[in-house]
Amino acid sequence: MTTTAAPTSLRRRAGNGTTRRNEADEIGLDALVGHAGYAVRRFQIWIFQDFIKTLGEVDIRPTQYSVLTVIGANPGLSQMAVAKRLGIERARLVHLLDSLEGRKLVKRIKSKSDRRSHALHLTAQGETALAKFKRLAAEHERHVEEKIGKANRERLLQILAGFT
Amino acid sequence: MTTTAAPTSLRRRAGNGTTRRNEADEIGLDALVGHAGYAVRRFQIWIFQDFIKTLGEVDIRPTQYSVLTVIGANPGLSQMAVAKRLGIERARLVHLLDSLEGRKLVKRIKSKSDRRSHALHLTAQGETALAKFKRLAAEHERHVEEKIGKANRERLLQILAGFT
DNA sequence: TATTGTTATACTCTATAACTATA
DNA sequence: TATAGTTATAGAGTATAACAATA
Repeated sequence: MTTTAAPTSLRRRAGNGTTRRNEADEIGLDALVGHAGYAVRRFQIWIFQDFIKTLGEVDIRPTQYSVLTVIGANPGLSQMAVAKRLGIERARLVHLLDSLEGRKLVKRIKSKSDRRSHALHLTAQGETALAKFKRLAAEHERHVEEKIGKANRERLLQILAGFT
Repeated sequence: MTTTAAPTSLRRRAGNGTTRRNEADEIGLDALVGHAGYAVRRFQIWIFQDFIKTLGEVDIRPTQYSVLTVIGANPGLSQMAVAKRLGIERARLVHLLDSLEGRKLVKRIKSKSDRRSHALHLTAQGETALAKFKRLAAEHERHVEEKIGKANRERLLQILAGFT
């Protein structure tokens, strides 16, 4: 039943419903060990923390980086198009762009052909900044390699290629 | 610079800063394609959505499942121990346990040896319920297999084994 | 002094709904 | 009527700080 739980022999029953453990006593995860979702979640947390730390000097978070990268590679996209491509709610993208526009990295240009929509572009400053962000992101990616190994990282990207 | 952007030949310039695209026109991700974090994040979202849907009939979310599983495998643990093991803030675990206790799945038993702490146990009802949750979670895991392939899922678990 | 559980606050992210101005 | 952008709200999840009881 509790196949990965610490052996009972390592526990000292306190006699009052509390199970005391010594430091060498591992806490078992049981069924969690076989779940891809649990491992993926823990890995994702590690990756984001390293990304945030590595790009901390420029104050750019993963989602902001993804927005800047997509705009940089596809200038003129509408907010809807960016939101759909990245799986971000359009309501949330509004605030993300407010922040990036306030930092003079992105500009919204009103479209004349469809006056409801905005064409998104990087500013000149945004282009320069993104180049730096990409260098730092590459550094972060090397941290991932160090953590799980170069071959494993590449295998991971292959396995998950369908989710981009 | 924008190596994965759609070729310019596929774009129709609108002449006002807007770039129109036809339906076959793919939006490039550029640097994002090489980032493990982006793929892992998208995969994790897919996995959690399937988990929440598959365990929707019993109204159990991934974090709740992980808490129940660890308590089931290690009865008598303190809240601090569970929080540390799963990487959850102890302040957040309070609310999670309030909810699970309200549903009669978990009970907090006051420790007599250390009157600050609570020993956590599943109720009889909690044991029965967890068995069902595990069957549904296994079903979810089969969905993951169908999505990325049996061999890839196992490779993934091996690569990420260190993050549990 | 330090720790356990608790309460509270703030910020991020997700999920909606509704509003406006256009189409 | 439908869509793009916006505003607002509510619920998770994360990150802190502070407090009472206890060690």
